[in-house]
Amino acid sequence: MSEQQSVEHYNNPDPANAAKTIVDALNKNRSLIIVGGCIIKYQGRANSELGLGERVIIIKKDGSFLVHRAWDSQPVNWQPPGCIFQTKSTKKGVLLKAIRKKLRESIEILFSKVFIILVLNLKDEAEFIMFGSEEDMQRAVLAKPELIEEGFKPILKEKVVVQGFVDVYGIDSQGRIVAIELKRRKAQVQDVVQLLKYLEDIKRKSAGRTVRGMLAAPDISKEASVMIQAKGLEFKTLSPKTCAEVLKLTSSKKLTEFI
Amino acid sequence: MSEQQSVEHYNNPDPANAAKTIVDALNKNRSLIIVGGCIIKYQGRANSELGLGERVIIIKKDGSFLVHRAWDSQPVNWQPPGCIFQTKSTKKGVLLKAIRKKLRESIEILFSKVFIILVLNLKDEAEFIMFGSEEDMQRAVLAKPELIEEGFKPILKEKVVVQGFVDVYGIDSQGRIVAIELKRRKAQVQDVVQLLKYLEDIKRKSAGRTVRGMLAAPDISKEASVMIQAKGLEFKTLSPKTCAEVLKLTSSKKLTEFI
DNA sequence: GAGTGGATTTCGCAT
DNA sequence: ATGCGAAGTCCACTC
Repeated sequence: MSEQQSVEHYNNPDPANAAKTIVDALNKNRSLIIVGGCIIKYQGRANSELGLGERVIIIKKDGSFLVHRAWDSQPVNWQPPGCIFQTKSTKKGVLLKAIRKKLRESIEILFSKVFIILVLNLKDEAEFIMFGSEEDMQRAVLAKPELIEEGFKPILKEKVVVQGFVDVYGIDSQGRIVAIELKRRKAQVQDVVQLLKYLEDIKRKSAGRTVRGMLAAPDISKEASVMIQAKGLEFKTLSPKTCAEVLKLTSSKKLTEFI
Repeated sequence: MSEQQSVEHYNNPDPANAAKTIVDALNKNRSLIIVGGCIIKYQGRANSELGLGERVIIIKKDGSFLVHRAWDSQPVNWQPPGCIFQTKSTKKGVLLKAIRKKLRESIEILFSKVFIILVLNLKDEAEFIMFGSEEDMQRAVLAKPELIEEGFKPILKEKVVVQGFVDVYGIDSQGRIVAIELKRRKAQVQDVVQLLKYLEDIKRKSAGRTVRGMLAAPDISKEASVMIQAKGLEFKTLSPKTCAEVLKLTSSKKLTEFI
């Protein structure tokens, strides 16, 4: 049955058939890929225009909308999930409008030529598993505090301070408070500034006690390093990969080899 | 000639033909869309796994790589431009590997079923024109300083301070220095913090002179507003739309109506 | 709904 | 190359 197939394709449809195919697909809650020559106008938070050229348009069943050109990993125009679509065949070609009510945004595409339409009914129940996020680093440090240093004892994760959070907060072997800012990428000046802001608040609330401020990241930029020194903070090398290794031993997440 | 067409499609290819089609397309510097059932593994800055399911894979001729599921406007896996690809047909299906040398990253896809392959030769020379970016706001303020206030005279755009830039820097009608941070969206606490950091530097270098710090944005969050008050700064309502209107009168960018 | 911070951010620009 | 901030950022989460 055609209804059950994952992919149906319509080659070189005329405007009327193209419009009908698109409308039918959207009514059946299918996703769509349209390849054709078109002009595009976006109006909303910003505005954009793109003259005639051949592009790939993707409409997903959650109302996401993407326009891709032949280059760049980023779409040239897009809308997040939740769009409503209007389609009609006109003298000039197929007009497709993606409307986002909430933000009063719209993208209008006028196809002068449609090469192919794919109507997709993708079956995909698999769970996406990711390792090595900043959250994973935090879990790793809590599970194995010696990743920071011997004798470190985390107290709470995400201790609330004015504006934002400290990623890890604890006590070192000498009883001093340690506030740790974790980054999964090379630490930059902005990250030091953030840590300083948190420390200011912590010190105010822990009057008298010694507070160590620590930035833990796989690497640090030269400027950030200078600032760390100048402000009497500390840097600890800690990579997402190391943390992932630790979690592999303690977590239920599993890396299966398939190749 | 098939070589000249913008789109060629290959329906339900067997693994050997699918692999050959992909390799040939990449050799000819074509872009590709592959729809099929697959499992995916990513290893690099982070790691991810995705079990069997039907997805859309896009390979662009600049070496960009995207994996889209049936929902979400964001790809589930991707690589920016510059990937190298390896393809082979195995007993288990078609294996496609996207490798990014610089960051030692790779995505491996094993297709157990390929529904369709589109080989794309998209012709697209059009220029993308955008209005209403923060840069446009800056140009508008420079072109029409009274958008900030009567008597304001811009001196520099992007005045360099320690770490970063002030978007607009000038003198008000009373001869005081005005440092302006522009935002195209609702201003937040972080933006006030940034402005404060800049002001600190400017004041140090302009000893004695009065320096006004101003945040110009279409709106401001309550928290940011409180901070503005507390720190003796100013907020000026200024929307990208207003700026775009100003630029329409002065710039060569043109909004053509096509619908 | 508003506010905040992370992201495999990506991208562009300046040093 | 490195560093840094913007982005139509998007997204998830908290309040």
